[in-house]
Amino acid sequence: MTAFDRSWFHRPVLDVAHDLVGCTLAHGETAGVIVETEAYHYTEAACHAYVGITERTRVIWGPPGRAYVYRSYGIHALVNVVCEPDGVGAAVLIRALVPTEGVEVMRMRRGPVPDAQLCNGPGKLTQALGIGLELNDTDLVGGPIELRPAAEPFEVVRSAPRIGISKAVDLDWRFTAAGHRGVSRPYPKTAGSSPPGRTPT
DNA sequence: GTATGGATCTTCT
DNA sequence: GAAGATCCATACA
Repeated sequence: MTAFDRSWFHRPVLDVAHDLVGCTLAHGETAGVIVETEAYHYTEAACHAYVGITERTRVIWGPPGRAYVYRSYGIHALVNVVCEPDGVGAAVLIRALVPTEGVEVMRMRRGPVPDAQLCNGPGKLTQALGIGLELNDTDLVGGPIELRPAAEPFEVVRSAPRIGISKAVDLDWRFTAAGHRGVSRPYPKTAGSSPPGRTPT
């Protein structure tokens, strides 16, 4: 068995986000080990599903074990793993991978960057793996995107506040592989200030 | 090495 | 009309 059973995704989003660290995400001839995830649930404001079911968020509310791919800031595709039962809005954002297969292909897609930077960001890993919006709402069980269980479970992962959001920032729903830096992005200098990348006018 | 601001466009109010 | 789960180039120490 090289893929998860669908029931694996039929669990609390925090459990899935935790267990997803160390697993392998594969698409085509490229693959990488997940080293950073973030959990999102419709009960908190940072989740897209928080607003309810719309044309955009429909997938999150759908059956578990599917991929929710959406466009962020107009230019990046981000991939999420839908989990929890059908009718519950919950998903896990894949934030960072360590390339393991098809590294040459990744380099071609990503350009001349250090290997450490091939997949160290949610928008970068989708580009490296060739995952686009056309893969939104595709199956992770027997679909084009494959998810493989961890060869050996990561013993320690730590939870920390999520990044790049402005709501529900106090929830420690980010999971990073122990001993790995994951996405090397500095936190906002002062807690409670505006998030990076946007300056209010 | 670290900090700041712009690019870009879809979705929702 | 405004906000957003980002990335990259540039400026400065």
